[in-house]
Amino acid sequence: MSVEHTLLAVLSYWPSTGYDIKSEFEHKAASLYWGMSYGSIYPKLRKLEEEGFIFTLDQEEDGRRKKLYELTPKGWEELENWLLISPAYPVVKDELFMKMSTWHDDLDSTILIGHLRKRRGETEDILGFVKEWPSNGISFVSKFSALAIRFAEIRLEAEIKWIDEAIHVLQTNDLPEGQDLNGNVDKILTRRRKAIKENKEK
Amino acid sequence: MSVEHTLLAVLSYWPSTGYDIKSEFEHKAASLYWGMSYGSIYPKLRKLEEEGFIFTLDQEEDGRRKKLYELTPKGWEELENWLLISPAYPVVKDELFMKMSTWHDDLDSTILIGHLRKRRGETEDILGFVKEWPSNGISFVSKFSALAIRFAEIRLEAEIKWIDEAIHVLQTNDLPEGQDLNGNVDKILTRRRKAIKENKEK
DNA sequence: CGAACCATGTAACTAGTTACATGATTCG
DNA sequence: CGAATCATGTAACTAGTTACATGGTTCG
Repeated sequence: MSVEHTLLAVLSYWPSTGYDIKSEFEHKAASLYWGMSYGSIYPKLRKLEEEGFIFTLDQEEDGRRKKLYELTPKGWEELENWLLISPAYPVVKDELFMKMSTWHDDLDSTILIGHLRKRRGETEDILGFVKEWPSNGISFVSKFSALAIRFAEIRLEAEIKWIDEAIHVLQTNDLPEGQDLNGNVDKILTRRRKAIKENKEK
Repeated sequence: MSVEHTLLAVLSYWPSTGYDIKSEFEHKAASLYWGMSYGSIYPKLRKLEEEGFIFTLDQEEDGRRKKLYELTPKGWEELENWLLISPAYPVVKDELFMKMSTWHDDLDSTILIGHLRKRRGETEDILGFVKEWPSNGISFVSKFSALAIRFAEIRLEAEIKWIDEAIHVLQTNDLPEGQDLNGNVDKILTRRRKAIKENKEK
């Protein structure tokens, strides 16, 4: 897996401690990178050191011991070989998508609208951060990063546009037509109602 | 985790076997749902049955034994309680984003363009499938599903638009400005070149 | 009649999280 | 002076994949 490569990538920006890496991911995890816990960062850093991809620059700064990790020549090489191979297709795990697909007319659609509104807020927050990012006066953003961030921006904006559209069609009950060749919508409602009735009788 | 809930969700459409569930996810995994292997489906189904959320309808069809699973009243209840709680913010793991953010001028940008082109092709394929989906003459698509699928469509279209833009700016070397307050771009290239030089001398 | 598909399942492994332990420093 | 932050680390657990074993059926 490429968690190791992600660590090498972060270390390529500048030598960092395990703690730094975690913080770096904390705010960037915003729909772009993925998070990592200490429980996987520290053991992985040690493993990468044992294998000769990184080495430690022990530091005693204000009495605070810290282990800065830096890439070895072998580490640079490994990182760049990874950069050259074609990236895997992204994995998206979106519960909202799953829940919406499973929704039916016996459920209160205002709940679903609530989910959408909450998502809109979260997405808006991240979008705000992403828009500031390349000119926030603190972060390092290379021109390539800036291009990648632009992608995040476009994606988030598209999401907000869709959410607004979705809330609107749910409120006006103007949902798109689906495809129901076997009368599944009815079958589902029947199966559900029967199961619930059984439950009540019990 | 909500893998269990995802299984309940799929079973709510119609009673299915473990094999059916896997196939269902195979083609829908297209950037919308997430995949699952037999190694996690079968043990999970058994667990759900033990806990009383689903039950088996044993079938002997053409000498082929199969175990159809169906939701119990408790299963319907559990599913719907899950539908009502606010969905977690989606997790996206996109290596392309990571690789682009780590790119620098000592690497051949035509490789990165290659990555983008490949991604464009894959996304285009999925988009083709997604567009057909609600009217392909086979799939069951409720009106709520149709709305969710519309989201996938918008997202994929936005991605393609961005890829074209990105390829263009890379080819014309017209990348957006970043933010480099500490001369990091230079520092990175210096660290890298030094490491590579060390390696050659060895 | 063999390849592809339908169908179920497990053992060994890989990956990762959660929660805790520890201890120093900084800041309101 | 206590809370927040900096900093490292581990043990127990949860989740999930890969690869294999098994055996029947359908279709070219």
